Amino acid sequence: MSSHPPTHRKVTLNDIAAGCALSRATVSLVLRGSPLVNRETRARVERELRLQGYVYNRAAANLRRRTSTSIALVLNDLANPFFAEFAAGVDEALAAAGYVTLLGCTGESASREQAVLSSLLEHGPAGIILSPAEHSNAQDVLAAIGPLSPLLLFNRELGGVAPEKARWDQLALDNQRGARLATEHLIERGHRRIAFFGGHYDSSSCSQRRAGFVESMQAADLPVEPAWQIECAPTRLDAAHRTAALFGGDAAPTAAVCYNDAVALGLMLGLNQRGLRPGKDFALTGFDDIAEAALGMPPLTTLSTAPHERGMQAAQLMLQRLHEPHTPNRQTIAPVKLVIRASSCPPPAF
Amino acid sequence: MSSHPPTHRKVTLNDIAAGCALSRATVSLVLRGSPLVNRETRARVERELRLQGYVYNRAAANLRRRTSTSIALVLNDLANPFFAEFAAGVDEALAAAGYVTLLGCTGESASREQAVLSSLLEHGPAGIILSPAEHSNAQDVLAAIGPLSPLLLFNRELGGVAPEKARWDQLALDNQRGARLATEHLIERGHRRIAFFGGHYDSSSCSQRRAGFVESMQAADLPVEPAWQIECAPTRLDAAHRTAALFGGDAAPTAAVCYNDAVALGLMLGLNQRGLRPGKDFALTGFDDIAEAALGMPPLTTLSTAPHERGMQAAQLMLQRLHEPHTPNRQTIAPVKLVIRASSCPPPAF
DNA sequence: AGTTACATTTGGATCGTTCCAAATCTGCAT
DNA sequence: ATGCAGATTTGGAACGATCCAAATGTAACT
Repeated sequence: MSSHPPTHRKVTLNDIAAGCALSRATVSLVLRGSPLVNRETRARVERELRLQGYVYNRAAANLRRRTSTSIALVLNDLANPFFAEFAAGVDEALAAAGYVTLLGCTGESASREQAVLSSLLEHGPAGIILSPAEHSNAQDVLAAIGPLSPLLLFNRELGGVAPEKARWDQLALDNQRGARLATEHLIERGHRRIAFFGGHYDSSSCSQRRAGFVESMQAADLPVEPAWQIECAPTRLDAAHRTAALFGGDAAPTAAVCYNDAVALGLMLGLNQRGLRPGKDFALTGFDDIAEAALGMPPLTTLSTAPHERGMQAAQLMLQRLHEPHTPNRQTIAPVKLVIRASSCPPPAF
Repeated sequence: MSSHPPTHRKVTLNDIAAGCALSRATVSLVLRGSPLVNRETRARVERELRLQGYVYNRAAANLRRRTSTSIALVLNDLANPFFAEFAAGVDEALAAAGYVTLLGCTGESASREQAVLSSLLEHGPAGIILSPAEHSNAQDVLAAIGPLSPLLLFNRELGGVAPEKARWDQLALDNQRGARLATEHLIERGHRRIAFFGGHYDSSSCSQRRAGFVESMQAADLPVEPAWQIECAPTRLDAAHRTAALFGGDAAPTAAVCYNDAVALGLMLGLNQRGLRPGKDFALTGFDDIAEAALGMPPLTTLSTAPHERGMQAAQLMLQRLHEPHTPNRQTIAPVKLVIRASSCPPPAF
């Protein structure tokens, strides 16, 4: 009775149909759980499916139905724990909704971003979640993805297009407010000479954070020293190297608002090398609350962004967009939370 | 002349063919760069492709050709920087070969692993790269993926099947040799009382590392104290909590070979809390060489595994397997390199 | 002009699924 | 018997590409 799978070929609906003496159409109905099909027939088919080890060919189904069950996730830097956790969150939420994640990494290169996008597009994702590479611009991205696929931008802006003309959704962190919280916290601790340390000038997240910093300083009638706004790559290593720049002039700052945690940890290292004890002689704050922030020495005061939850949120936003393709574009700003730890001490002379 | 794309529907080969007064078949030849087609015709078609904004439908092509251009990457923990960098390496190498990465995260849950695998399989990947969840077993995995898809196991073994019956390739780190290198290094520095700290007993990578440790200790006629083999979860936090276990008896160890960097960094934290200075009063080594190892205080002596390169290697192995489906299974062991930094000091009394 | 060789193009079947309208089978009231 | 409604099942045409054998066009050689 049992029709063994004799060949090494993939088993298809036809094989199942033949095995049950039924038509393809009926078997297809069973697969989709249609109430039309008779109880006994369904049982018979399900048995046969198991027996032959059938696996559904979603590509074929999607072709016929003109649908898609995948979503492209394109990231500028997966090695960064922040994005890795974000990706895990995206994948978790997408999987729960029956979608599959098409991964693409751009390594901060706009040209690779182009290549990655067009390669992924050929696989027909239902939508695209993109954290743009550093110098990627809107026109190229839009040209690459065409007018059809919904796009959700995460974390960074995409230059070159007026916001009201943008045909994408956006999920951003509340960078400005976060930097304000950190700055106000340091001011409250008694600091008056505060630097803003790290990040690239032209990055949107960096300029937003700097704006928040400036805002709080001015609100407190404190001077914003241009010499204490230090640019560096958002990595530990570069931050450590640039530490000296803070201590060039006569008066040095007693605290720094750092662009992100990586930079803050690098700055700690640089301070140690100069004989300054972070959290005792010098106060600093980070941004992101990556895993090692809590375990640093001293533990780092920072802004929690909950990257895993951001990922799930991004996935949800995309799923909503797929559900309602014609609602106007949405700009979502995710709140951040100040987490106070030992690195934000009062100034030494205080 | 120029036939605008009037509708919002996806443009297909037929649209292009119609636009050039040619047949589908010819256009298809152009797409695949066939030398059969006339220069002028090709130019005409390419113009039309650009004009109408055609994007290739790889799913349809793959259906007909019975091929696949995607590879599933299933990871137990993407939030772990080691795996994140690995994933970035896999994606980079796959993209270079024209493949696309289907991502799946299992979060160390065997049941989610099952679900993820079967969901990904429906998208018909050409192969699967899997870093198994902790208690995943071979039978379930094989049942989920069927007899067709090539499987490459990374980093962990899959219990429940004799190695010679395994129908998968494998890429593993040289855990045993790595632990030997670390242990010998500490012995050479003058340590005699050395602990093995962290990891789960039933994890294959942990038992391999412990075996290397024991081997070196015995080769040097040093005692392997059962009380100094401490089990803990491979996280900083749990490692910090378990620190006390090292100092229970009369004599305490002067050094520890740690399961991995996360554990070593946690142990440093625990030592500090007990007033011991790691790298001065107590020596330790890690495993993985994650980014923060070099920047710890003190910098951590560890074994470099180059996760990004492992990822590229895994991708290459998979591509080779696809190219030669019938060669016997391959077991690849990736070398690790001892990176000596300040954490592996001589014993204090030495 | 007729044959051959070569370069180029093409119709129609096919991959594995879903859709749709129509076919078949029941039971039951007429 | 006949008709009819409801429940089940089904053939054949899609979806967007590729494959193959055959058709067509062109030039060259007897």
